[in-house]
Amino acid sequence: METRGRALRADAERTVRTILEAAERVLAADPTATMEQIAAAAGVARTTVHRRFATREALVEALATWATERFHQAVEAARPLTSPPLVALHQVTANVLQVKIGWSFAMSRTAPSDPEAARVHADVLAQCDRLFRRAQEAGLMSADTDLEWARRVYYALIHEAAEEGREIVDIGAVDQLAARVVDTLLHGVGAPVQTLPRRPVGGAGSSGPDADGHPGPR
Amino acid sequence: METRGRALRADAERTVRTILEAAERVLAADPTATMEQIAAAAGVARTTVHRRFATREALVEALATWATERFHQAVEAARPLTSPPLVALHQVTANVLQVKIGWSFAMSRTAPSDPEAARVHADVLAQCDRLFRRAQEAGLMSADTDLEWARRVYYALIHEAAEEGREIVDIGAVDQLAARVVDTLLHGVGAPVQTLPRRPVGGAGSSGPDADGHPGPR
DNA sequence: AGTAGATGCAACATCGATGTTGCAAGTAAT
DNA sequence: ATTACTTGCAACATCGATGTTGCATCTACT
Repeated sequence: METRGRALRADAERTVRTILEAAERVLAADPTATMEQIAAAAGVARTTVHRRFATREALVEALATWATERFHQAVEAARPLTSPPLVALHQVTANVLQVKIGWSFAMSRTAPSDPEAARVHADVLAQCDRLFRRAQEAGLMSADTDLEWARRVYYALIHEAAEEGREIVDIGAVDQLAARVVDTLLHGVGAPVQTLPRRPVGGAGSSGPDADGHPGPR
Repeated sequence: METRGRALRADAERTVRTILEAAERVLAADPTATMEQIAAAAGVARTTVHRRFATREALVEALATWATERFHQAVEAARPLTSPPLVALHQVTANVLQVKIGWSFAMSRTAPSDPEAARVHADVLAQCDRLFRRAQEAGLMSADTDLEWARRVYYALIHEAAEEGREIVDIGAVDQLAARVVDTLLHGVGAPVQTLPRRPVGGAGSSGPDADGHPGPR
């Protein structure tokens, strides 16, 4: 039931880390898991958890804050503001994936009531925006691309890739995932657009892909 | 505390629908919302909710089942097996979006312990797969596209679009969202690939986009 | 070695959510 | 109009999760 006494002893510090890691694992599997389960997973008594984190809420918040730091570092380490857009894109993606895979629960909680976390997320958002703008200037994205939508798609793809990477432990596979995310973000999963598709293959009299209009009736 | 007596009276039937709709609204906003809150939102007493749905779990399952039906209908109605791929893609997307926007919570619960719901989802998955195959044959997707990944991306994009469409009530906007999803799925948010990008714009000595290799170190 | 801190354990207190029951009053159906 | 179903209300029972306390034992730090 203490929140901030003073410096913790070495073993206590270790216990805190152990609890946080256990909490991540357990809560990722079941967000409604009980303190009891978390304590068990951490190999400590339930009372010890309460000693370190006054309330369940405090524990989750600590988890979120902890993950947010990693997240921020992951983005910063990619230097998305200075390296060439495509490189930065890949780098950021890989780094963030790494974090999201290991801290999926914590990352799923945009720490409410934590102004620091909010600041970080806003900051990252801004950096993402700037990166995309640079991507536009570099001709990677066309000038009329909706950056808001692009960002959402980007986030969604990262989330999806992280999900897929859940069961993967192999490092290096992360780079492959990142490559796929970036490629998909920029070019989708479709075939490259032929400028003049004269009679595709043959077969059912399908109406050829009409630019971008709405195809059928309702 | 009844599960299946026999035919309900007309007003009771209405009450059930009212409760389900209220549950959807409330639970979408807060998945941990209490029966009390749901009852309040439905404008009935808490005991009435319990009269119609024995347990909380039963209510959620009913919700999921209900939404699953809508979902299945939405997919079927698009005739994804017979209409030309691009048309089907748009149609399916629009229909599913419509459902996901209105039943986000229910749709987020792949009804566990409900074999029927599982069957539906598996069925939809299969149809999605077949549709993508046809898209490949039609040249919409290249032959070496990973259909598993394509499906995940597709689902993720729909999810994202539904999220964005949450605050939108306007029908017709759904078609625009669908168009954007399909376009993004196939072509991403990047600029169309120029076959020979001679010196993009100028500026920082950025290493030009190198095909698909991993850019940096690490 | 001595001390302050840390942990486990058992026991207790609280609280909110869930689920139940009985009854009076209202409403659909024949 | 009569009947059977439905609802609201109030009260009760249960249960699990959370949070607390005291004490004995153990461990890190000086």
